[in-house]
Amino acid sequence: MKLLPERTVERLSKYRRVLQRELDNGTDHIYSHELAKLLHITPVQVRRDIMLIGHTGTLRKGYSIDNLIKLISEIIDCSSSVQNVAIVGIGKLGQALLDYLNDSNTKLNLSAVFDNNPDKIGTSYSGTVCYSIESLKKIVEREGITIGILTVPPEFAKEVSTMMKDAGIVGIINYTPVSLKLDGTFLEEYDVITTLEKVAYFSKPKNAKLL
Amino acid sequence: MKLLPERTVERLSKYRRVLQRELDNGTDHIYSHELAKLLHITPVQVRRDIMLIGHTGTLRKGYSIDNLIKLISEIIDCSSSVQNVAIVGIGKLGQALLDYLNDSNTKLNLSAVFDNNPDKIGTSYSGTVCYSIESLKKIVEREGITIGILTVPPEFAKEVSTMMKDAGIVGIINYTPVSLKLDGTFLEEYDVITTLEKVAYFSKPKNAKLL
DNA sequence: TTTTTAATGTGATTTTTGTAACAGTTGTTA
DNA sequence: TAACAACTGTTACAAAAATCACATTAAAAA
Repeated sequence: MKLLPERTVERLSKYRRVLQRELDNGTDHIYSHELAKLLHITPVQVRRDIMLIGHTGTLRKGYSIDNLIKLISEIIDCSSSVQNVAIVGIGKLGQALLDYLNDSNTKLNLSAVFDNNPDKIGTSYSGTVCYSIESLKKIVEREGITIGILTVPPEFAKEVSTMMKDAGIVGIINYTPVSLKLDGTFLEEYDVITTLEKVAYFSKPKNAKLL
Repeated sequence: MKLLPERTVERLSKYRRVLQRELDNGTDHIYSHELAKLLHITPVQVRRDIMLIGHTGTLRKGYSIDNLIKLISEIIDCSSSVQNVAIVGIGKLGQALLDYLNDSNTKLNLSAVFDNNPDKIGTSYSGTVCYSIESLKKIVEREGITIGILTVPPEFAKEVSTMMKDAGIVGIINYTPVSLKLDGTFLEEYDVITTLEKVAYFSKPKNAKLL
């Protein structure tokens, strides 16, 4: 299958979650306009996304929820090979994200957390043991970790991100305010302050986007 | 001035931060390619953003850092009227974001945090006192809060977001996994799991974006 | 002084993303 | 059975964002 657009992949993740809830409620089919309503987007966008992943619905019946979930899971998690995740830097944000992961029913598996604080190393965080950053490469290789969540203090961001790459991690979410660049890895940056300042800008009456 | 593109506003926030660091280091002018390098983007993009905000550099000298910071601040924070921020739901994520805010030198002012846990109400979190969600409207009006960070458990997301809007908040960052829709407010959604699953997708060898 | 170099500013183009329009089809109703 | 309504799938279009290409100009070098 052709590479999917980023926004489509993001929506697939959300589709799956609400679809799972529908399935748990006993629904077995859903119309594009129903799914759209749950995510506050347009039915066309839903149909297009579903088209892109090669699923096809039944006219007048909608989409089979079960099949859709299976297909999305195949695409995102690639059920054949589980992807393992590590959180690097288990401060407040790291711990918060850890809980988000544990509460979600994502198929991604959190395998380890890392920190350089001796008090933290060896401790268990929501059931996952914390290792020293020194042992990053060893554990990443042993556990087959491919994805890393970077939540260290900014001054360590660059160094640690390089260590993560060298350890074999291929996808990194960078929550530090430091802009990074790592060839050969998929790097997603999320900047808390930037987001807040953007909202501040667009919240001002003169910048409000009218609908 | 014309309404700025979202991505430009995001970059302005980042420009300001790195520019402030340069200024603190004693630099007074900067070239587009230098600024670009700090953020790992292209010089053209920097120049276009700067053009959009109506600043003009000096040929062969670059941009005046001081002027640029002042202009960006005028645009984002609108120095005439300080914007006040509240965090609604002071669990782990709320506390983590609170620390991010306190560590940053954003001009936005965190005025209050809210929760419905009696043990938390009245307590101070990193210097900011926690109020009951019951008193949201009262405090928002008293403090002139316009921006809210929503970090409550998912089951309360919809209800609390409506309360925030009714209280007069015009910009909301929704960190819950629940998709919201609020007319008349600028709503920015951030879904932790979606981000992670997106990274998982693009980290798989067959989906890697080659450069 | 003339040439070259290095930078800004911006129209034109491309890429990505979202939306509109509608053809096709299946079930329902008259 | 004929007309209609409802829903999918897709092509064509529009909007947003990024990039390219290059005109312009100030300083440096020859």
